[in-house]
Amino acid sequence: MSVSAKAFNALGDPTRRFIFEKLRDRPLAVVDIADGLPVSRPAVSQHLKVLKEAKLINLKIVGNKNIYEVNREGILAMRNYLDRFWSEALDNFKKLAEQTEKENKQE
Amino acid sequence: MSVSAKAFNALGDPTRRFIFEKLRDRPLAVVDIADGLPVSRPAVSQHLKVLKEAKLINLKIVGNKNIYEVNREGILAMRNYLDRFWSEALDNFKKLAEQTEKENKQE
DNA sequence: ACTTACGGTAAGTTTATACTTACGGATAAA
DNA sequence: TTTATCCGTAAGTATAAACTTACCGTAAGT
Repeated sequence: MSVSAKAFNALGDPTRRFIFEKLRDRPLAVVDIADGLPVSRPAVSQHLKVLKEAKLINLKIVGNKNIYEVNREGILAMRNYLDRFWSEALDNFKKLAEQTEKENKQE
Repeated sequence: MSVSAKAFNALGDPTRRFIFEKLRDRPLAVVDIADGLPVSRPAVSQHLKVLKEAKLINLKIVGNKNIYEVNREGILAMRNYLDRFWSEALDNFKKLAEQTEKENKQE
């Protein structure tokens, strides 16, 4: 599974998007991330694992605290996927247009 | 629910990503999209509905055929979300750094 | 040393969602 | 004007994934 696929999957869940956006403001320890969320702390841990494997966040262990912060890598992977997707779609669109034009002249 | 949230949710599913990428090559009717996929045609219809509501594809009805094609709007919504996300994360990072510096001088 | 705070993982439950079959309406072909 | 093709929706099922409680190890305070 590619990084971008993992990232899309990770951000597909609203709770994970919420956590991700919380970390946009500042790096936070797990308890602080869980604070205010309507789910248990272990649930948050599981979400963090998914976000981390998608390279959307990374971990810094400081003493007994696990500090998570946003990671650009996953963001870039998605961005690149989208940019490439659209440029390829445009290319294909042009090719199809040319082909259709040829077929029309033949008739 | 915002367009970008819907789009992330839509591309979170591997079958929908597959369909989306199939439509990148060319616009296709529903039967042609379903052809080769390991799921039933109604399942494909349901996926198409989700992708359509996320503005990732749109529909052109031609006779009795429903032709789906990629739509840039959903793609742009995600791209904008990611770009803004990262620039805001950078801003916050700078502010935090300045604040930390001040606190260090005070001590 | 003891106690408290932090947080990951395991195991099981619940809920969401992806899927199926069955159906019906609309257009196109015979 | 039948008959076939196309495809959306409804209803129910099956599966995935989000969640819970319980537990344990580690680090930090007392």
